[in-house]
Order: sequence, then C-alpha cells, then structure tokens
Amino acid sequence: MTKPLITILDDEPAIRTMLSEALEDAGYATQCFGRAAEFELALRRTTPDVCLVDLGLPDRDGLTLVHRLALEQGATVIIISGRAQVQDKITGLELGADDYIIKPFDPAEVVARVRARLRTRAAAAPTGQTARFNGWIAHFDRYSLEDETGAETPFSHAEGEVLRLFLESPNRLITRDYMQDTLGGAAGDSFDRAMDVRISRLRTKLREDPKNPRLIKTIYGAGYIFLGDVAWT
Amino acid sequence: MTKPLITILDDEPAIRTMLSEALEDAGYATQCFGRAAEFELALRRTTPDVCLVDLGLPDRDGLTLVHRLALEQGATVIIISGRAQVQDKITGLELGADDYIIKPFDPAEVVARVRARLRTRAAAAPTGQTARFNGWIAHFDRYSLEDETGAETPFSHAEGEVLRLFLESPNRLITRDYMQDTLGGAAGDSFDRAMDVRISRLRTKLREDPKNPRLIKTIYGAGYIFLGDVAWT
DNA sequence: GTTTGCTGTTACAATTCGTAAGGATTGAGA
DNA sequence: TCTCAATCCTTACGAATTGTAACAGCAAAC
Repeated sequence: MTKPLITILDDEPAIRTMLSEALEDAGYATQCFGRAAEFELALRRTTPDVCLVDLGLPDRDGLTLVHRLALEQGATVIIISGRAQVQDKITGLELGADDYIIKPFDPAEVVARVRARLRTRAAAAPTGQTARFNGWIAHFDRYSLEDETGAETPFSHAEGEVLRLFLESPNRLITRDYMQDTLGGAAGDSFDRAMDVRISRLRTKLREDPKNPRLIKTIYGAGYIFLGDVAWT
Repeated sequence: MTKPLITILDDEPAIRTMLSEALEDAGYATQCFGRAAEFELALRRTTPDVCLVDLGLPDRDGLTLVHRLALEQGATVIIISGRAQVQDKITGLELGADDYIIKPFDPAEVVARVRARLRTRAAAAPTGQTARFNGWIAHFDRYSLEDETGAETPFSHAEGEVLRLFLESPNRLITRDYMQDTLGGAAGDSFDRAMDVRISRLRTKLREDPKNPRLIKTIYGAGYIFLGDVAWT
C-alpha cells in the first residue's frame, strides 16, 4: 500500500517545512516546491493526490496555475493564501480549487482538510482489493503478496483464487467440495490432486512450515481451515 | 438535468432563509429543516447532493448526525458552526464532514464551497481525450504518448484501442474475451495472437521491462490487468 | 511506381498449470 | 503401541497459454 502523495507549493521555506512535517507525521508522503516552474516539471512525472498551493508565488500567477491544475488536469487543489477577503476565496474556489485555507493556519487543520479530500477521492474510485492478515498483505489487483518487510512475491491466478477463498471466510472449515464448486474444477479424481498442488504452492509462498502450518491447516478427510485475522480494504 | 438539491439544517430561521435564498439564486434547489428529527425523516425519501448542517442543534448532537450522514450514508456534508477552535474543526472533519464553515459567514462563500463539493461529485465519470498515468500522458486526439520529459512517441490506432481499454478500467482484470468483443476481432485461432502482438507493441512503447512489467500485467489463463493511477481529462 | 508505416500471421522461446507417481501423514482398530 | 488403509504433500514432467521477433499483405503518401 503506497502512501498518498501531497505536494506543497509555497515560496516560504518555513511554511513548507511546517506543512511537510505535519503531513508526514500523519502518514503521507510529501514533495515541496518553492517555485511554480519546478512544480510543473515534477507534475509530469508524478500525479499527487492533493496539491497545496500558495497563491503568492514569485514566478507565476497562482490562480492561473490552480485553474490549470484543477480543471485541465483534474487534480485536487487546496489553496493556501494570506488573502482573507471573501471575494478572494470565491474566485479561488470558482477556478476549481477544492478548499481555501487562510494564513496563518494550524497545521493540524490542514491535515484534517487534506484527509477530507483524500476521503472523497477514495470513495469515488473503489480500488482493487487488498487483504491484510498476520503480517501479510495480499494485493489481488497486482497479484502479489507482500510480507512484513515490504518484499513482494507474485502469485498466479490459480493460487489467487484459492487465497481469496480462504481470506473471504477465515477461521472456518472450507470443504474440498466447496472449493471445487467455486473454483470450477470438475469434481473428479484428478482435479482433486490439482487442488492439493495449488495449496501446496500457496503454502510455500506463505512460507509455511510443512510440519507446523500456521495459516492453512489441513483437516484430514474434510478440507482446510485458514487461520488468520483478516482485514479487507 | 435536474437542479442539485441542497438541504439546510439549522435551528435559526434567519440563517436558514439567508442560505436558501443565496443557494436558490445560484440555481440550486433547497430544503430547510430546523430540527434533526425532521431532517432525518426527509432523508428517507430524498437524497440531497449536499447537506449543510449546523452543529448546535436543540434535539440532537450534531456531530453524531454528521458521522451517520457521512460515513454510513455516504452523503456530502458541510458543517456550519459557531465554534471556531481548531480542535472543533478537526473533529468535525475527522467524523466525515467535507468542509467546515465558521459563523458568521458570507453566503457567497457558502455557495462557492457548495459548488466545489458538487464539482468533485460530478467529476466521477466522463472519458476525454487525454489520460495521465504514472508519468505518462496519452493524447488520444493526436495518437501520441508523452514521456515524463515531454518527449512524444506516436501510437497506432490498434495500439490506441488497447490502451484506451486499459485506461478506462485500470486495476481490474480485463479478460481476453472482453477485449475481443470490444475490439471487434472474431474470437478465433488467429486473432488471438494479434491481440498479443498489439499488447506487446504497446508494452515496448511504454518501455516495460519484459521480465517485470509494471503497467500491463499478464494473468495467465484469464487476461490482463493495467496497474496505474489514471486521471482523464 | 516506390516508399513508408501499420497490421496480422507464423514460429519458436518462456511461463504456467494440471497430472502422475512416490513418499509422508493421519486416524482407526487390533 | 503397532499396523494398515485412506488421505494428503511434493516433485518432476508434459500440455496449454503467452511473449516476441521476423515476415508478408495492405493502404496511404509522395
């Protein structure tokens, strides 16, 4: 799971560091820029989740920048400005900004407002599913399994089907019949063995001890139980 | 296109009329409520686009109401409150509000903030001619792919069809069958291979590492997944 | 008529997945 | 505790699927 990226565009270094520290403490990645030109260059490479933009920039009119960012590029923009007039706020918001914060501000409020913007963004685009369990993170969108150190091991489609089945009903017996019905294999003599192999391969990727499996337990004559504390996101 | 509906929940009649007049002048439909109970009743019938909620209600704790509205019902909530402490703002936003406006306020600012909320809500669908993803910019109008440095590589029509398909549903499995249905090739023996070749050519233009593709992943036996952070404009 | 570039086809290499076979484990009954 | 059959795990191998390079047909541009 990658951190949301927040970019900060302000010509005062003190404000940049204050904001980036507060945001990084809150668990976000930040990028700071003092000039619009640098910022625009960086935008070609990365797509920030939220842009904090100060209007009083030395090298460009902040409002046109906001307009380009918000309307043409579809970015989420929060204006930070020393101008507190209602009319300033209105024009900023009309040009496409998502919020308008007046200096001086409390960094904690900025963090809260950034979080609010990220929330609506997340609600609009339901991303691929990920499940966390016992130190592992299963990314079904990219077919890979992340361990507690962050290292990723890819898993195949067939392995993923089994893993998903387990993660959808943990700590409950899953019979072989049910697995075959769900995963489509003809319940025959031979597919039975294929299921074993899938599970075997999954176990090695989960680094299970063959003598003492912690996650996938075999119930002799019945099926399997996946033991874990699963949280889907 | 019907007018967006804005609901106003405030116990002071003067504020209700001030807000509803300003919002109706701006072209929105409004519904006003003085008590949380009435408001909740009305919510059973209609779903407002934005809810303006005052926290100082006589018959219920405003914050719990906001929480229910925002998180459980997925509504867009703007808090209006006389409490100007930073901590109040933060708790309001953390509970799921999308914005926090302090009394006394200028109705014009409220209208601008409502409009900003409606805008993000509307920006959830359409596909244009350019898409940004992971440092790339795909210009479908001029059939070219722009690098993070600004360098452009042209792509063909056939390649563009595949790329558009991917960019329209990123981070989701796209089956080969679906691709062939959409891109018109008869699902037979030979077109199957043509699809592979299209994707292969697209991959080289996206400078994918054959051993470790980051954007276009193959799911053996199923199809492909395009992994990316796509923004259409 | 030639050239240029796009698109599909073919062929072969690489990957994945099911199957078969042998070894290991489980649980019941003696 | 010991034995034995049923069940399960794992390894190796072959079939199916996919990647990519090379070639051929085709249309548009010059």
